[in-house]
Order: sequence, then C-alpha cells, then structure tokens
Amino acid sequence: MPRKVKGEPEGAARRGRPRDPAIDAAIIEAAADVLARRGYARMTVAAVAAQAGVSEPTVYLRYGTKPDLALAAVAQIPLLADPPDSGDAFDDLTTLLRRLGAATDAAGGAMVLTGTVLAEARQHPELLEQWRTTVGATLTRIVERIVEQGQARGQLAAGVRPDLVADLILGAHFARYSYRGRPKPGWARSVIDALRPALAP
Amino acid sequence: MPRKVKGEPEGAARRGRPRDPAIDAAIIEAAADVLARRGYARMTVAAVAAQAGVSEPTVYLRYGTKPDLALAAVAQIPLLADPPDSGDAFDDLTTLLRRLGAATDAAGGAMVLTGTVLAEARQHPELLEQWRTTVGATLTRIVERIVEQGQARGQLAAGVRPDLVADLILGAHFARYSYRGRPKPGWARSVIDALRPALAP
Amino acid sequence: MPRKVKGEPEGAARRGRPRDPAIDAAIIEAAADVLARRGYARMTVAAVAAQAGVSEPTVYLRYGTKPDLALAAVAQIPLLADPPDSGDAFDDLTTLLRRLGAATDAAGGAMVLTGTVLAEARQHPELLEQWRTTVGATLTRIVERIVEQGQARGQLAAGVRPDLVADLILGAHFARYSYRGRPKPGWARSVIDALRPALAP
Amino acid sequence: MPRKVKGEPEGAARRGRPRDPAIDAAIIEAAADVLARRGYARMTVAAVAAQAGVSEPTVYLRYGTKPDLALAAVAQIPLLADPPDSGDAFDDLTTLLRRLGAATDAAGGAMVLTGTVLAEARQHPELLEQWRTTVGATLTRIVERIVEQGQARGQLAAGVRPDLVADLILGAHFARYSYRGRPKPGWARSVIDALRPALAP
DNA sequence: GATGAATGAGACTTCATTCAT
DNA sequence: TATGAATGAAGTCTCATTCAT
Repeated sequence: MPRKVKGEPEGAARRGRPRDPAIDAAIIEAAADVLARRGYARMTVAAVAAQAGVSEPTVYLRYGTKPDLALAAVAQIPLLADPPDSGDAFDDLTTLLRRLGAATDAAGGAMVLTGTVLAEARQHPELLEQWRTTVGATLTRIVERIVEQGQARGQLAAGVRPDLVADLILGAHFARYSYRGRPKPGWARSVIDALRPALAP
Repeated sequence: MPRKVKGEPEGAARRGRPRDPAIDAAIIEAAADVLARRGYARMTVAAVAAQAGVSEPTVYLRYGTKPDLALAAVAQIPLLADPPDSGDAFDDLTTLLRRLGAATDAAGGAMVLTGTVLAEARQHPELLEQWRTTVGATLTRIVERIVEQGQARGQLAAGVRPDLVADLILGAHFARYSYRGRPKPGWARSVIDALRPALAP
Repeated sequence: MPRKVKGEPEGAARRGRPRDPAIDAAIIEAAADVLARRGYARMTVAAVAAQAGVSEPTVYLRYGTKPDLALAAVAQIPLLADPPDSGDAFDDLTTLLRRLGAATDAAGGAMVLTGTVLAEARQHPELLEQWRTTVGATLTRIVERIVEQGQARGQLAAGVRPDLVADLILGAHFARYSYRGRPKPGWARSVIDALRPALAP
Repeated sequence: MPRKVKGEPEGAARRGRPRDPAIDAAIIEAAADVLARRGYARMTVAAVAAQAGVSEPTVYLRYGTKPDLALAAVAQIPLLADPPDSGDAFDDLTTLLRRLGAATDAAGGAMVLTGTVLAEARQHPELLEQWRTTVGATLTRIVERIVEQGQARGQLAAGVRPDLVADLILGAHFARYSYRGRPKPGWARSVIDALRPALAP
C-alpha cells in the first residue's frame, strides 16, 4: 500500500483508474474539520471517511496511517486568508488580535487545533512541526510584515524587532484564552494600546 | 479528590479500614504524570493504576470516572512554587519567562498539559475550567504581583495594567514555542527588553 | 468464614458480640426485594447491603456467597398470605387467579421472580428447588384445599384431581401473561367459567 | 437482524465485500443457543462470537448492541415447526403438551428462555415483546387452530373459546414444571382428560 | 461483629487497520 | 480504484469476594 501521497508519477501515463480529485479534496477537508472539532486522539478514520462520503479504505489508499492523514490535514488549514492592511500598523495589529479571537470561537475551533498539536507533541512530533511550518510561519509572517510596513511608514520605531512583536501579539490571545477565559470586547485594543510605548518611535 | 474529605473527627475513630494515604498520593501523582506525558485522551486508568502500584478498582473507588481523575490531577499540578522576587520587576519577569521555558522542557511537559486542556475543551470543558482556576489563576496572580510591587517601588509606570502584562508575558512563551519552536537562550531577556518602554515610568 | 446461617448453637452461650436480629431481617428483606426487582443476575450484593443499610461484609458474614443469599431470599417470599375462603369454590378460584395477576403487576413483580428461577435453572438449580418447595408448594396447596373443600361441599365433582386443577389454574395466568400479555378485566372469571363443566358434579 | 435486508437488487452487483451468509447464520444460531443455555444476563457477546467462530466486532457489525443481538436471537427461535394434526383434537392437544415438555428438557431449554424474557421484563421489555409476537403468537395460534378444527369436526363444543384453551393448555406445563417439577409420563394425557368435560360437546 | 478498602476477573464497546470482492 | 467485511488490541467500568482495622 502506498504510504505517501504521490505527486504525478514522472513521465509515465498512470495505469488503471485515475484517482478522483474531488475525493482527494473531500478527504482533506473532512480530516481538517474533524481534527479541529475533536482533536487528534478523538479523530477517527471512520468519521473522516463518513464526512467525506467515502469508505475507510479509500482514505487509507491515500494516507497509509492516521498520523499521515492528520499531518496532511494540518498542512491544509486555511488561516487569515487576507491579512489586515489598513495603512495603520496599530489598527492592523488590533484587527489581527480580534481575528484570532474569532477563529477561537468558530465551530472548528482554532484552540482545539493548537491544543491538539501541543498535546500530541510527544507521540507525534511531526504534527507540531507541520503546524509550525504552516500555521505558525504564516501568522508570524503576517505580524512581521505589519511591523515592517509600519516602520517603513514611520509609525513604528526602527529598533522594534518584528519577531518579538509576533511572539507578544500572537501569544497574548493564547494566554488570555487559556488562563483567563474568552476576552471581552475592547480587550484587543487595550493590549495594543498597552504595547504602544514599546512600538511607537 | 477523595470522596469524603474530613478534618480529623475529634474523638470518634473512623470505622472500617482506613484509606491508605500513600495510595491516595500515589494515584494523584501518577495521574498528573500520565496526563502530562500522554495527554487526556491517551491517559488510561490502567496506566495510572499501574504507575501508582494499585489495581484499577482502587482508582475508581476514589474517582468515579476518568474525567474525575483527570480533573483531580489538574488541580494538583505544582507550578512555580516560589515566585521570583529579586527586588527588580524586570528581572523577575525575565526569570518567570525562563521558568516557563524550563517547565515546557521538563519530562512531564507543561505544554502537553496546556495542549490537552485546550484540545479537550469541547468534550470536557471542566478540564479547561479547572486549569484556569488553578494554574491560570496562579500564574496570572504571580505576574500581577510582580507588576504591582514594581509599581510600588517606582520601577514600573503607575498606569500599567497588571492583567494585560500577564497576558503578554505568559503568552509570549506560548506563541514562541508553538509557532516558532523552543526559544534560544537570551530570548526571555529580549522580550522583556522589548516591553520595557511600555512598562517603565 | 461461616458459610451457613446457623440456628442457635446448641446449649453453649454464644461468645462475642451477638448478631443483631434486626440486621438479619433487613438483609433478607432487602435481598428479596432486589431479587424481585432485578432478577438474580442483576442482583448485586452491594445493592442488597445498601438497601439493608449495612456493609457488604456484614452480608457475607451471614451468607457466604451470592447464591446463598438469593436462596435465603427465595425461601422468604410471602405469597398469598390468606387464601380465599368464601364458601364457594368457583369464587375462590377466581379470586386466586385475580391475585396472581395483582402479584405480577406489583412493584417487585412475581413474574420477575418466576423468570429468574427458571432462567438460572442451569447455573443455580437450588434456586428453582427452593422456589418449588416454598412458593410452589404453597400455591399448589392452596388450590388443592379449595378443590377439596369444594368437593366436601358438593360444589365440585368427586373425581376431580386437585393437583391437575392446580396445574391448570396456576398456569393459566402464566401463559396468558408471558405469551399474550397482561390479561384484561374479566379474564379470570372467564377462565373459571370455561373450566366449570370439568369441575362441577 | 442484519442492518440492511434487501431482496436481490436485480441487476446491480452489490459493491464491496459481501457479507458472509454463513457467518450471519452462525452468529444468530450461536446467540440463540447461548441465550437458551445461560439466559440474557449471562450471555456475553464474546461467548456468542467464540461459538460462532468469529471475532466480536463481526458480531457488532451486525448487531450494534447486546440487546439487539438477543432480540434477533429470540425472533429466531424455532418452536413446534410442524403442529400436530392427527385428526383428533384431544390427541393433538396431548401431543402438544408432550412436546412442550420435550422442549423444556432439551439442551437449550425452553424454560430458560421463557424465564429470561420474564426476568428481564423490567430492563429489556423489548425481549418480552418479541417473545410474545414470535413464540407466544405461534404457540397460541397452534392451540387455537387445533380447537377450531376440532369444533369443525364436531369433536369440541362450539362454545369453547380457543384463546382460553390456549391459556389453560400452555400454562399447565408451565405451572407443573416451575411449581412442582418435571411432570411424569402420562401427565399430559391426564390433563387433557381432566379438561375433556369442558371441551367436548 | 461490623466496616470501608482493595482486588482479580471479566463485560461491553470502539478503533486502526487489513481482506476480499 | 473503491467498497463493505473482518479482526486484534485496547479502554472504561462493574462485581463478587477478601483484607485490615
């Protein structure tokens, strides 16, 4: 059985019946959804197959094991499709914080996903690795870009380190949610305001 | 927690065979360890019993269900026993950040615990609730106290909101670890330095 | 441990603390109730002890095993305390049939008891044996007496065999309930009327 | 019953691996046997699977829960395949009574089954219901038909109510067995003889 | 004698995975 | 290729019974 999803096999014309691409998509989407709703340990291959409308072996044909499937699902997660870009760095950071909150509240909660990759770190380090190279890198990049643009516009001080701002901003929502509960309206703005002296020129 | 928690009933000798306090302790300790190593879903009552050196029914005698057991384990987690108190608020915050990192690296990783309560938020909201009222409240309180003492000493600006500082500081390590990987030496100091203009008078 | 409930140990004065007779009664009563409500297999010693207000070992002190306990409970069952005796044999038989129906409907249903001794016939033949020598013998005797008195009064034919009448009368309710469901009002009278030509002189 | 019962879907070949009909049969047969030997509470899915020579999940694929399995087993019970039909109603009734006795003596005792549905009446009323609609209805119908044919032949009085005869005949064996023990040879004939004045024209 | 604690042996059910069509 | 069937390995929880106070 193939253990990896293969790309197009080089030059040769594929023999036999070709795989249905609609099924490929349905499986990945279902896997991401189930993963986000139940977490890794509670995600069953049967549930993914059912939600995708296919049978279990059809899933196994593409992903040889459950971890493989979860890995592919994590790589697929769509987060912050269009980054905020209002022209004002402080506004953009505030918007970003607000969106993180919204992602947490959504049905397929972002927090469950984050939690699951952390919880499985020992059993399945690849999940956390994948999470970092996809979701983590994307989110970090977004913050860094906002900061760099703000510096270019003279809204932020030149000495501000974009990576540390990413840690602070992205982490704030994390800590707030997990340690103190869902933040109240206005919280995002308060955080950015509190940070302002550290960012402004 | 054991089903009946009594203080010492003065004169009356409790009837029947007394519950072995060593077993009580062994179970809760084993539960916390297994929970931190495997996460909630992979934590089995059999594993806890085995590690505690008792039979499964002995565990069930104390905690009627697996969630009950996990809940008790979470309440038991010893974190940051003695808060840093050097006299300098910035040093204390730096030390705190470093310790969070150490807790993450430890065998029973703090990150697995955090992850598991988030991952199980839908299935077992009590876990997250317990986490907040114990670990969350403790950590938050520690940061707030550092800030308040710093303000009393004139090291921090009076307008600084302790709760927001807690969100930023506690979250930074979170975000760093989950999005970008284990921080390098010096990271903690850099973060506090970056925050300095927002904290200093 | 004593495996049998002992009567008064001959002449010797019992040493040690005497058994509480109230506890003896409470246990037997509780056992009979639980047996009638849940059947043998679902009857747990814990449930009996709890309902009797004692601990499990207190039960085991008197009855070494669960079958012993059940056996004692069966021997205890109070059925048809005062047999009908109106002066008319047909009326008495009708009344008897009606009472059997009432016993079936009662909370601790007679049917569950009957069923349980039959269901356990292979695993615990003593139960069925006990059932026959207590409940069975009592009920049979009641019918036989009604018949004999009826014959003495000239209401029933001399050739009628009391034991067969017992089989027919006692079984009718059984068959009706288990094969066709709870009988409707008037059923008992109809059955006796149908039998009349076989009984009357 | 298997979850999907279809007639032969004319042209279409059912997709996937077909369910092995031998396994279907082996499971239901094993279930009926175990149920009749041990009663419902002692019947374990593992025992049924083992006796059928399959794994437990194979049983669960067909019957989602143990009650489902027991229900299907009860519906399956083959009783009195060919009703007696000698031309003489009294002989037929006698034969029927004798056969009931034989079924009781058989390995998978009929009495255990009867007992188990009665014993479980509170926990699993569906079992008793199923018992009535299958075994109960069949037996009742057999007696009624004998009576009706006897009336048609002029052997039985026209006024005799077939349903009450069923209650009396079917119940007689019940009462005899459970209250007085296995009947002796000749008992069946004696019962019918005793009933004769109530049946004959 | 009476109690609460402790346990060995299951019982039901689920799941990742493989087989056969 | 895609499917439904089949299974080995667990996992949670219950129960009759015995221990220790």
